[in-house]
Amino acid sequence: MLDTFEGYLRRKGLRMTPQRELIARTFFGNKGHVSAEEIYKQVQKQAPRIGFATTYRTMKLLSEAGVASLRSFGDGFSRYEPALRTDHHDHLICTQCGHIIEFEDDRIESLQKTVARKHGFRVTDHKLELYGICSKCRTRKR
Amino acid sequence: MLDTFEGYLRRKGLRMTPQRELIARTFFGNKGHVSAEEIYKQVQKQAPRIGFATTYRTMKLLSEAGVASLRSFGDGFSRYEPALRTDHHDHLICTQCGHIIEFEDDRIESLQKTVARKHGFRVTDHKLELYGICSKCRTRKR
DNA sequence: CAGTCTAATGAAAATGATTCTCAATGTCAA
DNA sequence: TTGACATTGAGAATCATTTTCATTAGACTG
Ligand SMILES: [Mn+2]
Ligand SMILES: [Mn+2]
Ligand SMILES: [Zn+2]
Ligand SMILES: [Zn+2]
Repeated sequence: MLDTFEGYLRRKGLRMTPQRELIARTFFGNKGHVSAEEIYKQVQKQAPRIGFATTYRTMKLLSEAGVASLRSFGDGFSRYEPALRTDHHDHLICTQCGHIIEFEDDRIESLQKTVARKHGFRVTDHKLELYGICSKCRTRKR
Repeated sequence: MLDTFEGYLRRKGLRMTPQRELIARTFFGNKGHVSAEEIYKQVQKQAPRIGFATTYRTMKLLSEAGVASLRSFGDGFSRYEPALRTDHHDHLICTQCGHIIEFEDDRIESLQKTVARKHGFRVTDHKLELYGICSKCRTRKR
């Protein structure tokens, strides 16, 4: 993962700096769906000198390198999750507690392609988000 | 549609003002997927005194009243479309020309419910967007 | 009709996430 | 060593949207 990032940087004539490495390591230490600001705060604890501009820049680099996937849920933040390269998944989001469940459904995926083809589209990407209340929040309620 | 809006306002102890009526009429005169700024510009031509704050405020009211649906596609704008109340649909978006096709697929919808149930979720809302290249843009390319 | 109360308006300032600018610093190759 | 760039961090800038606030308009009361 880090190697992939380093390879991308080299290929682009960019350098793997201490700042970039720490930001990348911090990012990979998270489960996913992290905002640049969250990464920034975590990084701050280990290296208070690192600025948020560098954090934002590095998150973008990670995304360009293909090791981070950019997600935009409804809140005003851009979020990133480690891209395991092979796995695609969609999200079930609890609007009460924010808990996110990842899922993948091949039948939905293939129906999407069917629908797109029917309209003459070649799909390059898609976003499927289901919003609702998770079981935990529902039992807590009643 | 306008009546529904007026009813909502009355119920909330708010008034139907000339500004609100013009903004609402302008909004309903569009096909959909309009940003507040676009509405503002159209309204400007008929009533240059109306400010954008009022436009933004009214769009939010229309949304709260249930006659406008708020959509957030990837561009930095909040977009609204008339809510015909009965119709749900998803979107196919051309990343080249911005053309949007609306579609509905019952099989996808029901599979979504199945997936959610499997994870103990009660779904209240969902967002499905397919991004790709429309046929027109594809033929233009090669 | 006044008079009063409150919602509504519009101009301008504020917000907040993200990006940009720029001067200072680091790295590497010749 | 010396350029030539890439990198950094601080702060300014951006940009859609929201908030503030002084002023106006409407509805209601008497
Ligand atoms: Mn995920
Ligand atoms: Mn639509
Ligand atoms: Zn929950
Ligand atoms: Zn197109």
